[in-house]
Amino acid sequence: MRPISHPSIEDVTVEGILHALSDPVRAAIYAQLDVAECSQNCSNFLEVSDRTIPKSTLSQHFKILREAGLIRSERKGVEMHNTGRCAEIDKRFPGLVQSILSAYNIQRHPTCPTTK
Amino acid sequence: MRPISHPSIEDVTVEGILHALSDPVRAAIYAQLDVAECSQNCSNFLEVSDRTIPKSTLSQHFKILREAGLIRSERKGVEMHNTGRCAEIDKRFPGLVQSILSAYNIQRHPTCPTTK
DNA sequence: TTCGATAGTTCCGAATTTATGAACAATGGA
DNA sequence: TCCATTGTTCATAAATTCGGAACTATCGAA
Repeated sequence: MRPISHPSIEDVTVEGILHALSDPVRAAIYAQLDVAECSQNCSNFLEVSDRTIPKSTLSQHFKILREAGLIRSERKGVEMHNTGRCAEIDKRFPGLVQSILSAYNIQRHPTCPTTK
Repeated sequence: MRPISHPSIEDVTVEGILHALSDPVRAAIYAQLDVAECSQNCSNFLEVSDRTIPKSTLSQHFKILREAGLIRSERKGVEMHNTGRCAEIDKRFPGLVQSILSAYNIQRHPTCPTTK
């Protein structure tokens, strides 16, 4: 099983972010991560917006979010802990993710550093 | 040949816009349309960012931009005239397209109604 | 240790989407 | 009527996505 890796922030691209968030399931996952105060494991998302997502599919979704640079995943024991790379991304592309979440009608958590 | 149609503004979705603009060629096309003062025909885009795009592919790209609600295409004689649906989109999803273009490092034309 | 349970990943075949050359359609001008 | 120009549609190959089944990693209990 290959080790998890994350792109460095300068390798994050606009097209990668847009592609990752153009899927409603991934957008919902990202939103919930970004909205939440603390990291969450993948299994929290087996049910997303009234749909049951098979775990292999879920794993792919997390991979795409990770490779787009939107989230960071760390193994903690048997689980993965996922967190949004909120501040980094906002520094690289100011306002981008914020406006996407607003368009999706999602409120970030007040503690998120880029929440206005 | 089926007639061209455009989604009404309330049928435009965030995922559609993100998907359409997550392709760098389409983003470049849309940007140039949005940046330009006046409408442009498709053949202006056979060369985009140093790549030659086959015209069947180009036609598909325009179709996707059109169906996402980002542009409007009208036949004028033998050509199509394409314009950005700039103001409408910005009213529906304030700031969204603007922040995407900024992230891509593109300046809109000063006459574009949503340019700040 | 060894076993089992839990959480995710990987593999692979089916389904969907995308790319592009070739044929076609629509329009205007000679 | 014929031809040139612009763009669409069709057909097929290539790439991507979905999801079940098998696999891996880790922890805790016996």
